[in-house]
Amino acid sequence: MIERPDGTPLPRHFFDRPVLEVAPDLLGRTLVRRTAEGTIELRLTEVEAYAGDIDPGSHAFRGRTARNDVMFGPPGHAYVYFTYGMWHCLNLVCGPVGRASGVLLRAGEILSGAEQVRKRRLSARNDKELAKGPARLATGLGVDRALNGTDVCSGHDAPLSILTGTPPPSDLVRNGPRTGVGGDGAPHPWRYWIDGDPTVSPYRAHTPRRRTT
DNA sequence: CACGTGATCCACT
DNA sequence: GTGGATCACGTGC
Repeated sequence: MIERPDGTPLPRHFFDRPVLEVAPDLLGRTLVRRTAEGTIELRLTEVEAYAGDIDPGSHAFRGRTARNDVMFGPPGHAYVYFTYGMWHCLNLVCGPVGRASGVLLRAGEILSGAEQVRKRRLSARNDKELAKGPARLATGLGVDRALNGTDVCSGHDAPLSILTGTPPPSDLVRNGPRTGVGGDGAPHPWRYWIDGDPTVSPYRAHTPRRRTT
């Protein structure tokens, strides 16, 4: 048998570690999305860690609700949420169970299946923008709440899975403040990216929305 | 390039 | 009723 060039599926124990270990370790890994139209492979270039019940920036900080329920479950599952009235974002739940931590997948490079992704990302001016930002990534891969709770460690035919890929040399891994996170969660430098990669999204500070009254 | 703002739903308070 | 782990587009330098 010929091993796939992108490697083998990451086992569940990969995700059953503290989120600050898992997040940087996801860089360079290959996210696989299988749809009726075919397979998309994406090399992760930017992620953010959310440390659950101890992290004011996390959806799980104020306790378990219907929306964040998946974060309180076992690691290696997808947490997909809907925000700003039109976008979805994709996270991977990390351990330990009950901590409700997760990694937001913020950006990546499309390795295969770009034709399928371009159809969903008509506003992208070039292929570097196809998954440059968390909502763009989810949109391009056709990820919505139907995939919330999906096991990403369940094998070759799953709608979502992660392969070992090729992690970058450690000196290219950078970290800094999380994008769009304000309040007490803002200071944490828990955004990780591959230095110099053109698919990494630009940093934006948190901007409180003006009232519409 | 930096900045400001409208779009458009839904979970939570 | 409020505001968000965002994006796209317009304006102005």
